[in-house]
Amino acid sequence: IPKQYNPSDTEAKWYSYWEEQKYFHSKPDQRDPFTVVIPPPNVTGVLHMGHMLNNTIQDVLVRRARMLGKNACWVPGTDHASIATEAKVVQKLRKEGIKKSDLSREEFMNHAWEWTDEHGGIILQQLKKLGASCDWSRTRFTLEDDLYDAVIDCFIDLYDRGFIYRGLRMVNWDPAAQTALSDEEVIHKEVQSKLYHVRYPLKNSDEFVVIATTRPETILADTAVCVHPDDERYKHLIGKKAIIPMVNREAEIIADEYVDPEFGTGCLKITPAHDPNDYELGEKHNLQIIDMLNPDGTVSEAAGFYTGKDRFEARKLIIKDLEKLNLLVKTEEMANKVGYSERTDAVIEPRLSLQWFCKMDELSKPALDNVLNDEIRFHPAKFKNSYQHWMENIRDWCISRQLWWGHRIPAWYYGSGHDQYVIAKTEEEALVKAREKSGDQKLEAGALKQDEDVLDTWFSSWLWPITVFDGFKDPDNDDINYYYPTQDLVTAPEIMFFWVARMIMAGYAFKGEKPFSNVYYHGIVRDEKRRKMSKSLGNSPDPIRLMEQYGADGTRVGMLFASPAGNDLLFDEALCEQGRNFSNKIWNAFRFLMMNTDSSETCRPTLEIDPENLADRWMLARIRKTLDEVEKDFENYRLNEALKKIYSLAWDDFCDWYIELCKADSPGENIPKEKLERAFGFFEVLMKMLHPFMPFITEEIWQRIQDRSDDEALTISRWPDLPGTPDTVSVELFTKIQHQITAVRNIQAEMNLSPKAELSVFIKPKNAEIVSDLKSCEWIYRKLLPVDSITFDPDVQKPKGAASAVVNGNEIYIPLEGLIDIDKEKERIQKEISRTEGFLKGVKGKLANEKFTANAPGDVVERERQKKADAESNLEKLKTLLREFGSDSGQ
RNA sequence: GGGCGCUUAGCUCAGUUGGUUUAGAGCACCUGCCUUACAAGCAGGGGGUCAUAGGUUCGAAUCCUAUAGCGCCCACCA
Repeated sequence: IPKQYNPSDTEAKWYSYWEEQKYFHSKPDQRDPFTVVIPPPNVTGVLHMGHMLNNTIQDVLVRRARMLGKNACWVPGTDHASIATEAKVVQKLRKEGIKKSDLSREEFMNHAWEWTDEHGGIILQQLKKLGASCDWSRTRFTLEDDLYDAVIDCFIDLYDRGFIYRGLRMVNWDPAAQTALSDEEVIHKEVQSKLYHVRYPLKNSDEFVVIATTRPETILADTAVCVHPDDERYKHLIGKKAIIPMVNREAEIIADEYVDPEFGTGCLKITPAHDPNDYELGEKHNLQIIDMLNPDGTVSEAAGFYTGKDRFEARKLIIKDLEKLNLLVKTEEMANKVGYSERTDAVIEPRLSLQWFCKMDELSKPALDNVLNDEIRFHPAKFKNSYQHWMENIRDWCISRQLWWGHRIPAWYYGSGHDQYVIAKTEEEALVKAREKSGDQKLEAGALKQDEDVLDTWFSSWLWPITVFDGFKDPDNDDINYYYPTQDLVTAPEIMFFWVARMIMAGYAFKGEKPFSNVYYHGIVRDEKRRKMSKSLGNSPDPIRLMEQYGADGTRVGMLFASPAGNDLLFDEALCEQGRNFSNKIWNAFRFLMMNTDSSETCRPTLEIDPENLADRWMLARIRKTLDEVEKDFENYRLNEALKKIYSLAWDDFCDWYIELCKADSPGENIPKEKLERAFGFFEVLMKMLHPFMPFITEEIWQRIQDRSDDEALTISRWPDLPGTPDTVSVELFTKIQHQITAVRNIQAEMNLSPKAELSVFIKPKNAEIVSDLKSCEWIYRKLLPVDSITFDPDVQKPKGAASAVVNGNEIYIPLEGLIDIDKEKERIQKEISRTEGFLKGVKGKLANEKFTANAPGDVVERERQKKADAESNLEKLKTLLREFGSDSGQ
């Protein structure tokens, strides 16, 4: 067995074993299901640190559930990621000199599928490296045929129920991708911009009004000027005409309370086609609408100037021209919020266009209620607040996108009129419906034109928990009935609105039931400087490299250590190093036990402890207690706490104390078989407890401890169940002994004694009852300290020239005649005296407070009295020690 | 502009319904050790007036209020 654990020797081996044995396969049976659907990564994406954290957490939950005897089913898959993937394909084609606009829809789709086939699924292979225990036979893709159909069925169903409509609305337009976006896809950023004050002359007058604007190019599409009706400065102008600069169009000066007289000049220009507020005002006041932008963000002919120039170029030009015309009054700096496209980072332009929308008011109601009443629980619960706020202010969802890669909207037009369309799954159906709607029985198939747009990518992923079980294709199948609703959803808060909220809406809309019971929100992975890890910053380590360097187990542990629910993870490679070191620690504990194993005999790990052996009783109690605590941590989704407790149990308790006490009396000698079997018994429990967190190394060790048949793999073993309560008496006694041993080691270190120097140790217990307990544990002291002789005696006198300590009221003397540094020893004791005095002062103060003794619960007061008595007794002993030293040194 | 959250050791964070030693862990740091598993280790150690100011309480890191700083989410003020 090598001295260092080498993950690359084991990880691939065990993953393929698990797969071959179909341990992760699930089918409905009598057991309780534990279902998790993966947040589907982009089909052409590569694994990043966010995926690592997300999937590690899911795997821990799923593996633990599997070990608890649940029918664990983790469904993997990928998302076609409409706009993101299309952007990648467009970019790739551009590099090859092909423009999207030169391709037909079919040609483009062929390229996109080619790209998907080439890159798709890489990320799923990478998840296997991480150890993700998904049921791969259930892998789905949002754009595969069945799911495509489901999305269309869903659209038609919602349309029939009146939730989907088509309308001319002001939408967020991404000029780079040339598509509409939903509100959620727009990111508002504060930027430093300029506020231009522009003079608008009045018709037949020398007067003028000054208007402040941040987007002067839109002046070209102005169709009115607006002031507040009560604004004394402008009251007399209402109803008059202003002349729009450059274009010299007449525009009426209207009044509306929307205008804030305090802002700018209190005089607002109205551009109904390019601002949502202006659009509303335009509707209200019946204003003309002039659309001056092309889909690509360049100025259209309708503007009359700068045609073909980009809007930002036009902005510069118009400022120059206004200056020339002496119409630019001044330019102010101001902080302004500008919307950017989440995908392309292009500045969003509000644009009037005909789009498909999904009504949200009714769908959102059960989705809100059932989160507020904890039917669906959020972890941590604080995210309920922002969820509620969003749900209560939700607006209709723009679901159409001017893209090709996605689910094409099943609307068929038989004429150019706004309502000359039908909704149908196929052209044949559409034809029937169109003939009916139009009354024209002679309508031919060729006359129908399908809508060119596709659906928002989230319009397919909001159905994910349903479609992965074919809940649309076959609404009453065994899978959907058994696995739905799912148990846990693990995701990042950033997609709460995009995805989580909408899945909940879809769950109630199509299944009449929640899609999952718990949502665990983990944080964002950031670097040491708190910057979000991203490809563009280049601050994200390659997960594959991490796993190769530290092992998948080490990497998993490192990430989980630092990521409490809802908090961001400040990633540092040192965390993975710690995880790797822990792997190695476990490996060496295993190695040590194996080195003591006599290969000629079979070793049978057991949990039948030796009742005479305090170490056994203590270790068993520690495991029991940790199991209880870990269970609570899992209930509260405190995975990092659970891991830390198991880590400490394995490293501190088992390795540093229990194993040390197992060691044979002299080198070269083997540990007695019975003792070894108990150590292995405990060790096996530890492997089980660690398995959800570190699946590979634990399986490797598990399989090496004994020969296991295929149905005995750790992955499918039962989580440890040790009924009974922890033996607190043993824990208490053992802890006392630990403190005493630490005190002796402290003396060794402070006195600069050689670690091998043999000691005579005198222990003076504070009361006689404990003597026999301690005496029976003499072997523990001898095992852990270089002891020549040890005496337990409540009446022992401190030997001359001895170093001493007081722990829990028990005194320890170590004669060190000639070796002892008297000043140092006095200093040590004096320090301890000061500490105790300080403590005593606090306790005394509390007890002197009559209100405390009168009002505090009896047990609290009693505890304080006990503390006081103990501290006083310790103090007395310490002072005596110091006095004795005084006389010693005087000799 | 609205909402939520955070501020505890040099760094990253625990501290779960206020009351077991004058607050814990990991990393980092200091000292001594290649001790019959592990130097990716062992043993020992130093380090915090729990952001600030008030308040509630017998008792506050923990509850309340204000202040400062930081972060996140939401929002159509030109």
